[in-house]
Amino acid sequence: MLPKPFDLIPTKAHHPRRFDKNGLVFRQGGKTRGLFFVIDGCIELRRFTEAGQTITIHRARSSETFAEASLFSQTYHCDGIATCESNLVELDRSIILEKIQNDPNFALAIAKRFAQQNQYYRRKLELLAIKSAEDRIYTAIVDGLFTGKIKAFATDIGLTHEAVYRGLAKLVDKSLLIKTGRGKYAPTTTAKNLLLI
Amino acid sequence: MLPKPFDLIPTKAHHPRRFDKNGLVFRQGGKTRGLFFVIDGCIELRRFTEAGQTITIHRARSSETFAEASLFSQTYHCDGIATCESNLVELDRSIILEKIQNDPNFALAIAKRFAQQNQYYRRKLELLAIKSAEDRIYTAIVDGLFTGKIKAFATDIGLTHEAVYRGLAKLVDKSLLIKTGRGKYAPTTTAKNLLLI
DNA sequence: AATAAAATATGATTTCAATCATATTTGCGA
DNA sequence: TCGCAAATATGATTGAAATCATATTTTATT
Repeated sequence: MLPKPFDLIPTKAHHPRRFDKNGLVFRQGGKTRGLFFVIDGCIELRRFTEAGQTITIHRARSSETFAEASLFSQTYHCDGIATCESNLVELDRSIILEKIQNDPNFALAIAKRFAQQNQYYRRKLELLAIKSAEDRIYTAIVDGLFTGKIKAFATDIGLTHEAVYRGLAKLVDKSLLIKTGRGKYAPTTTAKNLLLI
Repeated sequence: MLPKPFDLIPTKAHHPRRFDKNGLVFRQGGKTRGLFFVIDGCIELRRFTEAGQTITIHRARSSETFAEASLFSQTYHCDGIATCESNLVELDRSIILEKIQNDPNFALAIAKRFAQQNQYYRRKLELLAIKSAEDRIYTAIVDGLFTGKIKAFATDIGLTHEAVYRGLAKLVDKSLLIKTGRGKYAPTTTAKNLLLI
């Protein structure tokens, strides 16, 4: 259930936590107890700046972990707030830190997880740097980011669903994509040849 | 010179590498030898998809590391290409993997680095999700991302420099920022009070 | 000190995605 | 299976950032 390597953490270090909408998971400045896995729900991490503004620095959703960096800090650097009813698993900081130091396999596995997350985020940043909706949609599809529904896909790549529907239609026009069904699109092999001209 | 914890890697595992423009650092499918630190230059990571398209999945620049995830893979999953003359340090994969397993401090430190990088990328993704140029600029400044020149800042936050100049001017108009000099801006404390109204 | 190059800044215009609107299809629960 | 909600899809309009242009100031170079 928990993603690797957190499945290796003994059950005594798992703490199920339930939060109502607007529930406070942790507070900026509060002593760090651990990182979290989202079973379901949505958590916003918000930081208060010296000048007094609130900025959202991350949104965690189902099956994601958050507050990993709190492992290496005495206090949380932001507020964690449930924006809807949420079920989390809290994972003990001290036990994870201990395992990183004393369990070589765990150390490798957690480094692997973090490194791959990094890779994913860098890829996403590169994608969002593409200004043109059409190019962004095409790159995202080619990169395998279009799996579920179009609306979710649209949000994921930072466009409105209308823009994505239109972009998809244009890409089909240009035969870079083929429509394999309602709401289903795939890159054509034609695309390959076009690029070689 | 190398960022923590790579400064702990013995010098025999550092390999200085110089690449001309368009030089191939590594090839997709090639056996992984290590990760890289960019002393100076610019490296693009490009992946070739089954359908034959090339997509850029990351751009690494001076004082950044790249290909960390290759530590946990037998082969590189993308091409690494120098887009300008570049000086790198290659860090031996096997020695890093060995240290993660046998040096608890190193294991902790590399997990810390990766976790904090993740935090930074998530923050950046959240920033780029802000559509309005004005809001994005303001949030970025409040988040401490505006340090150097405006042009670099503009690129960093995914806007043209013109849009940033205009946004800054508007934010000054609204007294959310004060212009402390040519090309210098800072959040006002007035901003705090405005938010409380 | 003179000149060139880069950064800052703002104006005019264009472009393209957001927004608003609406129709159709699909899937789901009563 | 009927009805309703959500997803897909496209049209019309708006708005905001990109683009193109140009002036000024600063910094770097000779």
